[in-house]
Amino acid sequence: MKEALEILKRNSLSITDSRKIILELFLKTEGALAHADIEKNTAVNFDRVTVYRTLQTFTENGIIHQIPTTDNTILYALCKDKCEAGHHHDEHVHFICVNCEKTICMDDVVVPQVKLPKGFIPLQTAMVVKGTCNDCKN
Amino acid sequence: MKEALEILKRNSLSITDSRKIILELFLKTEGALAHADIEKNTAVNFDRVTVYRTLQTFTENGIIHQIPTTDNTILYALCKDKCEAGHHHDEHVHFICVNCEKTICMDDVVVPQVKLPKGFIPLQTAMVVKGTCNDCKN
DNA sequence: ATGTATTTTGCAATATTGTTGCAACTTTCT
DNA sequence: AGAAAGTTGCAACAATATTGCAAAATACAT
Repeated sequence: MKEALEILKRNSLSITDSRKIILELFLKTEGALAHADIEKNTAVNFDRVTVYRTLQTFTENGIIHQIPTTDNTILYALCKDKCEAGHHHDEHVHFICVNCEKTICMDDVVVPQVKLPKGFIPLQTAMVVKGTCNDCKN
Repeated sequence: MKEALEILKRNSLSITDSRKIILELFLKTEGALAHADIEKNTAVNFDRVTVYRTLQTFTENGIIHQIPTTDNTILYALCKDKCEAGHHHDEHVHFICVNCEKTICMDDVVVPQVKLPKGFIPLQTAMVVKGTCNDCKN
């Protein structure tokens, strides 16, 4: 995969095996990935520390973003267009299927603005919808 | 506090010290609580296992609900009116202050409906806004 | 009010997840 | 090719979560 390389270069990150392979995993995965998924799904077994640090680096560089969950894990998913280092614009809706457990980034569904009480200044909004996905609806 | 007792009775739960005291903590706390907060803020020191199990019981009975975060913790907050066992209706916005780190349930801010792609059936929606709260805005 | 059945608690052991320092190794740059 | 900078993996540790089981507390029927 060439794309992984390009993304790393664009962010002036050193090209290393772990970064290439983990990034490729994200590129070929539709949904979001948890730390554990990454450890399981890479043929080469990287140290857990390496995975943590890689995810952190990717997050800091706006390559991936975090999705909050209620099960003591963090999900990570590729950022599209507009994310830059330190400034995420992942203002899209995340969908978690209660059946197949996949998490899908709905890049086309924009998080609506909400009107907050006086004095509250919003910076970033996350929206997670649980339900049944297109593949599991029957 | 009488309210704690009533809530436990209404849900036909055994009245125990831990349940009473933890529920009272929720009742007198404005924001949301993490597991760690509960262990710190109760005079009596309950075993962490007891706290886990109490939170689980409360969640299952619709007394509290979970708020997803991106820092590997789960926040818990009291449900208002309409929650029933196994069927939460906590469709309000949660606000996390980036300054004081408090999480506030905005019971009056309703989560807007979003239009999902064809085939996706929503069950529950969570919305978390990060920003600066009323107390920290200066 | 008392004894019994049921539920809940706390301890111990174990599993899982996340963090830090440091030496060895890779990558980058000249 | 060689020096400088950055990255990895190990080891140790810290924090968080889970399970089984015996002891204790609560609820219930009498």
